[in-house]
This record gives sequence, structure tokens and C-alpha cells, in this order.
Amino acid sequence: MLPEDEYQLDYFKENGFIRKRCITCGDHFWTRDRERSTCGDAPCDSYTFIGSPVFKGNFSIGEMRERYLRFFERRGHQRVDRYPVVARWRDDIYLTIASIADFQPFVTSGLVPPPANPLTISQPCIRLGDLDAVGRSGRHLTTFEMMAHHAFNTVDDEIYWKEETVESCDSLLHELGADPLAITYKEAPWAGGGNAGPCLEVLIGGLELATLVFMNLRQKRDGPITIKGEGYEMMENYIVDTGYGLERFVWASNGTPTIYDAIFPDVVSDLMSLAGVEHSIEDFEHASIFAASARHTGIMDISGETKLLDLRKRVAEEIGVTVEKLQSIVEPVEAVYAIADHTRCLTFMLGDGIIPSNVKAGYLARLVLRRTMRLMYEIGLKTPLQDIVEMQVKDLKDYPEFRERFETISEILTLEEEKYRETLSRGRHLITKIAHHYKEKGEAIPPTELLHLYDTHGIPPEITRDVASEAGVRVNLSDTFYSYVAESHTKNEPEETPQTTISVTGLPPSEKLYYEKPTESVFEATVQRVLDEGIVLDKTLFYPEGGGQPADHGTLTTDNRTVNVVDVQTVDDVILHITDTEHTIKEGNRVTGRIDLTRRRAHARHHTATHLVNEAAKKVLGRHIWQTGAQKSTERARLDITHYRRITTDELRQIELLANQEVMANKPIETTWMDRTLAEQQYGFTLYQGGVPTGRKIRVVKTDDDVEACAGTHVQHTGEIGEIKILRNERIQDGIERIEFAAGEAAVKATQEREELLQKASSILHVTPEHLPKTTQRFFNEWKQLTKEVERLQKELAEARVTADLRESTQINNVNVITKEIETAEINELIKMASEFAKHPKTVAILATPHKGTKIVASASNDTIKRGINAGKIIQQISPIIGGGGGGKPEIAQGGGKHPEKIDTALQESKNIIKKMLT
RNA sequence: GGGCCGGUAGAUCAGUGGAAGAUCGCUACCUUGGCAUGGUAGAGGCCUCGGGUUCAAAUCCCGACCGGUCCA
Repeated sequence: MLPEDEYQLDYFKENGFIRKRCITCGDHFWTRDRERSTCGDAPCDSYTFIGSPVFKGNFSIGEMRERYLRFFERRGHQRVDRYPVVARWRDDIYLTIASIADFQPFVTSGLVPPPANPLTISQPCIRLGDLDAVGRSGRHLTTFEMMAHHAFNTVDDEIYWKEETVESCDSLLHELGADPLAITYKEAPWAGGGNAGPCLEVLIGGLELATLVFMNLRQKRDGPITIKGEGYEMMENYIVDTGYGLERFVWASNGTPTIYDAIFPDVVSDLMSLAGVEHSIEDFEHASIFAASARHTGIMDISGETKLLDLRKRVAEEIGVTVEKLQSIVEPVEAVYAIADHTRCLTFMLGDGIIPSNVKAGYLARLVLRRTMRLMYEIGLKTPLQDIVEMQVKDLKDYPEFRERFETISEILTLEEEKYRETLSRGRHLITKIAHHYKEKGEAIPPTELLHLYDTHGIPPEITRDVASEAGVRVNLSDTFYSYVAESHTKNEPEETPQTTISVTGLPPSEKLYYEKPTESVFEATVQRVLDEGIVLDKTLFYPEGGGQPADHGTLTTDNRTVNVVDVQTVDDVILHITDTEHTIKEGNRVTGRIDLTRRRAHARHHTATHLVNEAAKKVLGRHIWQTGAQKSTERARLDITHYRRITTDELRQIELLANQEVMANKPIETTWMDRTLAEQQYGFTLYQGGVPTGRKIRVVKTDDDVEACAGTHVQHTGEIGEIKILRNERIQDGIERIEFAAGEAAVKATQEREELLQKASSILHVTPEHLPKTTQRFFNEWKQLTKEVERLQKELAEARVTADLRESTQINNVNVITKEIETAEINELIKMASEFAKHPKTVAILATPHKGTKIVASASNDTIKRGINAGKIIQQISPIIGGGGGGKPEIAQGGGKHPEKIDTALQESKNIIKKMLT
């Protein structure tokens, strides 16, 4: 645990605070109120602000945000624009979950300076962890703004620390009109995301309004400080990480029964009337119900159906109504609250460019979307989703960027709604089928079946229950269903691949010649060290694998001995040259390096082409396009981009044309090293198309309109690419399209290969390539007709043969037995004939052909089957004779083998078998 | 990134190794003054594609393509 003197602030002592221990939870807290015995946090205190606001004046979201940011601007902070809700600069989280997330990991680690210091920001955040409680608890939101002021201190340069932070917070609350006696600061050591430090929670009226974190520890195995079982050590830099809940401030200033009524009252009331739900916070009864509900949920956990029911009971008791009555009043309103919240979340997600998908951040968008639609279905709200989102966009006046993007957002929503409807209607079919199955067995649909429906087909168990009960089948639905789902997924945990660490300690970063001298292929260098994993030089022209670009190949020569370099990797800024054979190169040697320039040029062409195709795709498909991956080689490159529907061939052609026009314009490619924060501010996060680079400075590559942070090697002018040829397009995930293309010589080769295919195909048909589509169509149609004609003729022929052959039958026990070898018949003909024979009474036929492998067919008329004949068994017994196997039904069976010369023997044997069967 | 499911007639789907099916829709004819309906007959299938196993594959195995879905 942290030493308690962490919290012994002068500010507390000089302003009449005393440190107390909560009589309920035992935590320590600071207060001015000598009478207070509880810490002020849930569940020790319950809400007192509902109906009696803690601040002077009813603030709206916009007013409160502005008030806050101005307050800290006056105190020397620089205001910083918000970051997107999708954390594109992070590879560990999809969504921005806190204001400090904007500055992790490079600013907090001290590697990159902050955009301003100290700074203040109001950062929209999305957290989906408490999805179930949203709407019900009265205080949970998926989307909220975390107002914050941050100071990034180093040992040499301290901006401010605890004293000033608490003083600012206290002053802000006073300025807003809070009662000083009502404010408590609770001590609550904080840990998360690999950092930790002391923390004060700021509470008024039972509500946590802000958290003041003093981040000064970093997680380290066997570190000297232990928190929650993990070791930590002190950092050289220490950070003031505050978080003020904007929505909670607004709620506290309004004292409405729920947070939703305070932050988007217009959207809530519009939705209520659209859904036909009676609700008015002016209505005393309703207000008191929701106030009571919110007070209780403030102090209890309501996850799970049982706990929810418990809450309902308590509230019902307090108000003096039955639980059923309470539910009928409360549930539709709660659904509307949740819909209001979820659609706001969607507005931020889609507005910041997330494309719904079945993977990654896109999946989270779809999760929220489908949840919203389910809620709408439950309360019978038929308004199109995009209309509700439009209400949100209009309500979010401080976010004009969403209005600009609304057309795309609206299109995405329409498509998603359509998709979900299809999923559900597919689901209904499936459920009905399964329901019938269990109805026959007289059982309820078991949980495994529900899991399968949900997991594999996306049908929520509630819908299964509804549809199945229409079919008259019960469903075993437990309130732990979703944890059951989670359980079924945790069975096969991915094995952690043990990371092999290559020791490059003590080595300076390798000098990268490939940036300064992109066209050169020969260099001199000194060997720094020879490791098992590769050779380290002081400087190199070899480009190491990275950013989807493969490593350069080439040679290293020393004392007239040359080795091939077949791979180049980078470890902590040190470049390793990997050779294909043993070598005698030693530390301190001078070596001459030569790189394969043809290979390098092919990579550079494909790399620059990737930027052009990406930009062209944005122009053709829309600004929502985002690169999710790319891979280059000497022969081709592929680019994965986000898009909410399949790219059409027409769009693909436009992209190809546009990219080639850029090539023809022969524009220069500018590369500059820029300060990371400056680059982000100047170009925005669209910089990080190819992933997030590390380091304080980033390399910015400008190709006309396209600007990306990129470490790859490029051509000097777009014209050097020569040609870009799109080869194919596939959808690798829902919402992600892959475009494969070739550039330069590879494009010419690819075009030639396609040309050759066309020529080969057209020379077979003796037509020119232009006539190929028409001619192949004609041939295909003719082929279909001829197939039918052949079948018809075979049938006719079979009938004719049957009539003739019936006369040649042998009599065995009053059964006509026909055994016959037909030289040129195919198996279908034999089957047709055999079935013709079987139409005649008292007839058994055994037919054989040596054509196309040796085949035999047997058939028996119905009356002979009754007398013991079984065509299947006959075939089973005689087909081994011809060296194969066979089988079938009593009426008709077939078989085959490898020895046509044994057909006679087999046919003779069949007569013996028939004799036995008839006796 | 991982898991699960699917691709058969225009549509929805049956078909677990032995002659490709059902329902709706479509076409023609009958029923009717006309329509709805009812009746009869018919057309419509590279069973997604490519390999493999087998005497035999829509069916089993491998791969590709297309689609659905859950999770991190």
C-alpha cells in the first residue's frame, strides 16, 4: 500500500480539512465537515442532489464544458482539441476510454512532449463495460466527456503536482456554488494500464464528480512498491491525470432524477413521444419513481436479472406499488434512456469513422447498433435509426463534423438495419425448425441450442424465446446466459508465444543511409558486433522489414569474401543483417555492402503506389476509408481498407484510373521528419494509416493529397511507378476490402499474363477476344441443350432396348432374368435401362458395360423383391468379381470394378445368386 | 487475430456415399363473363469453384472464392 503521507497536503491543512476514516467502508477521506462520518461515496452515502442541485444554476453540456475549460485556461492551461473516440494511435485499445489515453503511451512515457503543458481538454470517451446498466441505473452512460487538466512533470521541470491540483478542483467547485462542507476527497490508490499512483476521488452528495490521479509509478516485475499484487517502481516523470465527468457535473447542477434527463432532455422527450411512452419529469409520481430508482442503483450493483429484480422490489416498496406496476412504468422509459444513450454512442463512433464490422472496433459499433435495435423492437419504436441519430447530430451542436459526415452515417445505418433484419428473419426460420424438433420430443429448447443460435447465427436468446413460444415450445433461458457465452469462448485460450529477446544492449542506433541516399546501392561500413541472429553495422543501406515492406537483399563483402544478405530486421533501432551461410565477418571489420537495387525499386514502386491507391479509394468511396493493413512485395501489393459495402467493379476501375492519373502527373514525393505532436496537429490522425510509429519524431511522406506517417522507401516522383494495375478485390472481413495490385514492371507483366489468358481462350474457340463473351455464352447454352437432348435420347434408347431384350430373358423359378453386357453404354444408360426392366413384372435385370471403367447395374421389379430378390445384395456379391465394390437399394443398385474381362463370370454368378434368393 | 455456421431451381430450403427433391414463384392449358381461387401439364440445376479419396461424391477430405455470426 502507498504510504498515507502521500495525502498529507498543505492545502488540506490550511483550509480546515480533517482526515477521517469512513465508518462504513474504512477508507480515509478529507472533509471540512467535523460531523461527517462516511466517505461520501456509494454505497456509504446515497444521492442527495436529486431534487436539490449541488451547484448554482442549471448548466447544459455546452455551458458546463466551456465553463470548465475557461477556468483552467485562466489558470495557465492551454486548451487542446479533442481526440477521436476511436484510438487509432494505440494498438492496445480500440476506443478512447479516458483523456489520458490521448497521451499514451509516448507522452506519458516521456518519449514525446505533450501538445501543451499544462493542458486542458474535454475528451469524449466510450466505455462499453456497463452496457447492461445503461438506462436502468440512472447514471451509466456508454459515451461521456472526460474533462481534464493534465500536467506532465519531470524531475528537472515540475509544472505542478498535488497541492495545485487539489486547490484548482476545490476552487472550481466553490466557483460553481457547491457547499464546501459537502465536498469530500476520498483516498483511493489508483492503478491501471501499467501505471499507478495516489488518487483522490472528489465526491458531493453521494456522487463521484472527479478523480484526481497522481501517476508516478510504473509497473515492473519485482518493483519495490506493491499495489494489488503487482510490483511498481517510481518514474522519472510524473503526471497529473485528472478526470472530471462532464455529464455528472451537468446532472449535479440540474438535480434531475436521472443523468439522461439532464444531458439530452430534448432527445429523451422526443423519443418518449415517438415511442408513445408517458413520461414527464415534471410528473411527481414518475419523478419520484426514477429518483428512488437512481438512489438505490447508486448504492447497489444491478448486473444480472436477480439483482435487478431485487432493486425493483426495494423501489416498489418505497413508492408503495406492486413490482409488476413498477416494471410496467419503468421498463419502457429505461429502454428509451438506453436508446438515447446508445444512439449518441453510435453518433460518435460512426462520426469518428468506425465502420461496423464483425471484427475489431467495427464489431463494437455493430454490438451497440444491434442492442439499440433490440431495445427499439421491445418497446415498439419503429422510427428509422438514422432519424434518431439525426436528432443526436442536431443536438450535438458542438460537433459540427458529425453534420458533415451525416450522409455517410445515414447510409451505413440503413445498410446495418437491413442486415440485422435479414439476420433476424433468417433466425425466425431457423428457430421455427428447431422448435418443431423439440416439440416432437416434448422437450424445452436447451441452453446449448440457444448458445448455438446466438453464437453462430447472431440470434439473441430473447427472440428465440419469443418465436419458440409462438410455436408452443418452452425455452430454458437463464439470466446467466451471456456469461455462459463468455465461458464457452474461454475454453481454448491462445497460447502465448514465448518472446525471444535479442540482446542489442550497448549498441548505438544504426545509421539509416536508405533515407538520405535512396537511389544508391553500395556503401562502406564498420562491423559493430556479430550476433548469432545477425551482423550489426554502424550504418547501412539495407532497409529492414517493416510497415508491410519486405527487407532488402544484397551482399556484404570483406577481404574478397562475399556473403548474401537474405533478411534484415530491426531491434530497438539496431539493424540486424541476416546471411544465408556461415561467414567469417568479425567485429571491427570494414565491409562493403551492396543492395539488390532492382528488388528495392520494385518495393518502392509498390509502396508509393499503395499510398496512391489509398488516396484514390478515399476520393472514389468517401473519406471514411481507412487503411487497416498493407503488404508489399516485388510482384504485387495489397491494401486493406475499411468500407461498409462491397466495392463495385466500376468503382475499382475509377480507383485504378485515378491512381494512374497521379502517376502520370509525375508529382514529387516529399518526405520530412516532423515532431510527432506537430504532425498530428497539422495533418490529424489520418497520418497513421499504416499503424503507429514509435518515437518522438515521425517520418511524414506526402504524395500530393495523401499524407502519411511512413517509414518505408519510396520513389522520388510518382512517374517512376510506371503503371498501376489492380488485379483483384476481395472482402477479407465484413467492412474490410482488400485491393490487390501490381506496380511498374510487375503491372506490365500482370497485364501481359491476362492478355495471354484471353488469347489462349479465344484461340481455342477460334474467335477474337472481343467475341469471347458472346461465343462462350453460346457454347454454354448449346452445351446445356445438348446435355438434355442426350438424356432424352438415352431414355428413348433404353426403352427400345428393353423391349427387344425382354425376349432374350432366361427363366429362373418363374422370374425373367436378363443378364447382358452392353459394349458402349454409360452408367446412366444402364441405370435407365435397368429401371425400365424393373417396370415389368417378374423381372430381374443385371446389366454390365466395360465402357469407362467396368460398371454393373442390377434392378428388380416389386413383385420379385417380395419374393426375396434384392438388387443391392446381388451387386454387393458380384462386384468383387470384377475387382471393385458396389451397393444400392433392393429395387436398383450399381457397382463397378477394374476387370472388364470378368464381366461374363460376374453375370453367370448373378444367376446363381438369384436362384438362391428365390428359394 | 481466433472460433462457429452456411453456399443445391428465380426465392426459401430438404437431401450423411448409390437415378437431384419439396414449397412458393414462372409458363401453357382447363375452370370463369372477368378477377381472386381451384385443377392439369411443363420449363427451370456446371448441387460455388479446383484438387483428392472411392467401382461410385451434392454428400467424405484438402484448398480457393462468396456469405453469415460470436468473441478478443
